Amino acid sequence: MSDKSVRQRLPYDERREQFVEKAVQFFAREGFESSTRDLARSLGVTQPLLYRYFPSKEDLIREVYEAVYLQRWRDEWNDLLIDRSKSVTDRLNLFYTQYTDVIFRDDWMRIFLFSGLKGIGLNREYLLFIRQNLIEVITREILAEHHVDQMPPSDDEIEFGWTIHGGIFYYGVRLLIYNMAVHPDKSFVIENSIQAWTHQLVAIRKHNLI
Amino acid sequence: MSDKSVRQRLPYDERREQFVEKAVQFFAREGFESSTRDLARSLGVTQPLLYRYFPSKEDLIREVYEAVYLQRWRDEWNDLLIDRSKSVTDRLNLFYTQYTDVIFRDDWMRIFLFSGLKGIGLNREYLLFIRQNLIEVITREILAEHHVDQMPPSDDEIEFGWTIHGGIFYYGVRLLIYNMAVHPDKSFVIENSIQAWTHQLVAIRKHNLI
DNA sequence: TCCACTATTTATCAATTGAAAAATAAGCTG
DNA sequence: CAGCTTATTTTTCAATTGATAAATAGTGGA
Repeated sequence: MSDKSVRQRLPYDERREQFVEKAVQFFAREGFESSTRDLARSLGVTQPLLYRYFPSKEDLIREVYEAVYLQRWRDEWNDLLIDRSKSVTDRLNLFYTQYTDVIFRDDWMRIFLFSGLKGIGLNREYLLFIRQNLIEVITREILAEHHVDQMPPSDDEIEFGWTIHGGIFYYGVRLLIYNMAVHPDKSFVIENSIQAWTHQLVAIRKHNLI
Repeated sequence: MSDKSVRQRLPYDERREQFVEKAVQFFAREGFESSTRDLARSLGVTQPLLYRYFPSKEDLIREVYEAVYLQRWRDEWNDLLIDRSKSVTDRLNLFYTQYTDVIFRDDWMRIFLFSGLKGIGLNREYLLFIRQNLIEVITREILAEHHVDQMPPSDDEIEFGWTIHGGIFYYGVRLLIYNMAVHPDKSFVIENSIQAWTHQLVAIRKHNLI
C-alpha cells in the first residue's frame, strides 16, 4: 500500500524465474485473457518490466505452459509402473497417488483446461505422452499379471483405460475447478478405479479372445 | 463481401432468438473474451445492434448459458431411468446414448468448460442437478436390481458413480475439446462404463455390508 | 568516490474494447 | 402516397490493452 519507489533490483535470472513462477499462478487464477498490467501488479512490479524479460505476452504464456507441462512429470514413475516386483495394484495405487498429488493442484488443473480450450499444441503432445507412458503401459502390465498378454493392447482396451483415467481426472476437476463437495478420501477413488480397471480390462480381453 | 447496405430488417423476437442461437456457437468457438464486434460480424450485423437486444455483453452471455444448460435436458429421461420394466443395463445404455448425443457437441462441451473455469453459478446448479437426477437415481436402480438396496446410496457409492460418469464425460472432452483420435464407437465406451459401474458398485456395497 | 551498466519506472502510443448517441431507412397503417 | 414506428447503421467516446522509448536509480568495479 505504501511501497512507493522501493525499487527492488534483482539479478536477471532470478527475476525471470520469479516471473514465470508467479505467472503460472496468476494465469491459472485469472485466465490467459487477463492483462499484463494485472499480472505486473500481482508481481509488485510495473508492466513494461515484463517486456524486458519476454518479447510478448504470448511468449510468456508459452513459458507458463512449459513450466506446468514439462517440469512436473517424474521419470521414476516410468520405472515404477513396470516394476514387476510389486503387484500391479500396488504400483497403480502408488503411481496415481503421487501423480494426482502433482496434478490435483489449482494451477495445473486450470492451466491444463485453459490450454485445452485454446487448442494449443503442447496439450496434444501431453496427452500423447500420457497415452504412451501411462495408458498403454498400465494396460500391458495388467494383462501380463493376468497372463493374458499374448497380444498387445487393442484399441478397445486402450480406450477403456482412458475412461478410467478420465474418471480419476474428473475427480480432480470436480474438486478444483467446480469446487464440489467430493469424496474426502482421494485414495478411495483411486482404489476403486484401479479395481474396476483391472477387472473390466480382463473381461474385455477374455471376451475378445473367444 | 458485397452485401453493403442490404439492411435486413427482422421482427424483434426473431432477431433476438437468432442472436442467442448464433452467440452460443460463436462463444463456444472463440471463448467468452471475444469481442462483440467479432460476434456481430459473424451475425452479419453491426455491433451496436446487439445492444438494442441485450443491455450488456454479460447479459447476452447469461442467455447463452441458459440456452445451453436449461434447454437440453429431456424430462422423459427421468422416467426412463426408473422404468423397471427394462433392465438397468438397457436403461443406462439408452440414456447415455441419448444424453451424449446432446452433450457431445462442440457448443455444449466448450461452453460447459468455459463456464466451469469462470466459476459461474449455473455450472454448480447443473452439477447438483446431475447428481440428483443421474448419479443418485442410477445408483439406487443398480442396487435395487441386485437386491442390495436395503440402505440408500452411501457417499462412497455416489462417488464411484461420479467416477464412471466422469469417464464417459472425459471421452467427450477428448473427442471434442482435445480433438484426439478416440475410439470410433461411442457405444463401446458406454457399454463398458455401465458394466464397470454395475459390477464395481455391487462390489462396494457387498464389501461394506460385511 | 566516481563511473558504467542495466534493472526498473515513467510516459506514451496505437489498437481494441464495451457502450451510448445520433442518423438512417424499412415497413406498416391510414 | 404520407407519415409514424422502430430496426438498423454510422459516429463517437472513454477505458483498457499490448507494446515501445525515454528517463531514472540501484549496484558492482575501477
